[in-house]
Amino acid sequence: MPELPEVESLRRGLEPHLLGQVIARARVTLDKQVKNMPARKFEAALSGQKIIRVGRRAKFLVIQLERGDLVIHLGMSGQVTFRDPGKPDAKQFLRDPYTGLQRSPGQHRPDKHTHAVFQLKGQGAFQYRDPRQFGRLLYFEKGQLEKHASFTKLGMEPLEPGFTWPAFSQAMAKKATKIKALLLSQHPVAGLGNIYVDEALWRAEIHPLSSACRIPEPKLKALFKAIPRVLQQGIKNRGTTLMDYRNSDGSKGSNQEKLMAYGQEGRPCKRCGAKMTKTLIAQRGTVYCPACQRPPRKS
DNA sequence: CGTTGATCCTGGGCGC
DNA sequence: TGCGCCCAGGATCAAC
Repeated sequence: MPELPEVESLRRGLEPHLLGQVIARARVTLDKQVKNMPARKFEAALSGQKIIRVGRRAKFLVIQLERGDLVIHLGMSGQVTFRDPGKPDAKQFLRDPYTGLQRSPGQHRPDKHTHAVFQLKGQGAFQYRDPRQFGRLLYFEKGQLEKHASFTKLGMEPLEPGFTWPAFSQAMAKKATKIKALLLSQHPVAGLGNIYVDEALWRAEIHPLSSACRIPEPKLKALFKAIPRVLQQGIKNRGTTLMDYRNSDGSKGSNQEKLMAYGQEGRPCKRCGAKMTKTLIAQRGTVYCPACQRPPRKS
């Protein structure tokens, strides 16, 4: 689902289209997707504002405007696409074989799942589409974003310099929670979701039920290295997949081949050959290798 | 404070 | 062919 690598790929794709542009008009067609004010107020606040920066914090896309920030969280199925009126629309949506999401092989006209359109003054528009409607649109006046609950609670950015071994190991030492649940919580580390947590734990050979503070140091260090690694790999492969879509004829993205845990249940572990297991941990489908990710002593 | 469970929602896949 | 059912899951909030 959209996790840090997907949002970062999206950010990189949008940036050249949006930077320096002015939002002529914002139109929301599913009001409840705007979470922190009435939809009409949201629309009014955005219009006429210039886009200063296209950023990201954890899984949030942060579009910095002159007087505030437009914040988009994709939830489970959110998509943001740029539409250029000078270019042809795609005829149909394709199903991503890996995420299950319907994606356009190119730009598309608004459909029944398109819940917001941000028309630019120059040319084109960016559109928010979200079949499951779990995503959120927010607007903050300058400086207010940092004070909002969903931001103050966020942990370290795993791809930023602040993600250091001392910071990581100390944070882990304070928590007795199951490592899987802890990494999904966005605190102390932000940006991971179900796919990349399973990938990182597989790589570090840690059982998802392990208590965070009881993970032996060598394995914890392996996890510290695995987190940025799986995320960087995801960013790299997401990019590849997005490019494939443009000329798509059903060809698969390379990211699917790189996944070691997620979706691999029943298949042999790519490290030791044992049969990968799927269970429910922290209300999430969890895949791991029962042989090289040994369960904790207790429980 | 920790942890669990319900909630929001749609489309895909399955059994019949 | 189509219906009903179940499942997928990010974040939040209520309840123990």
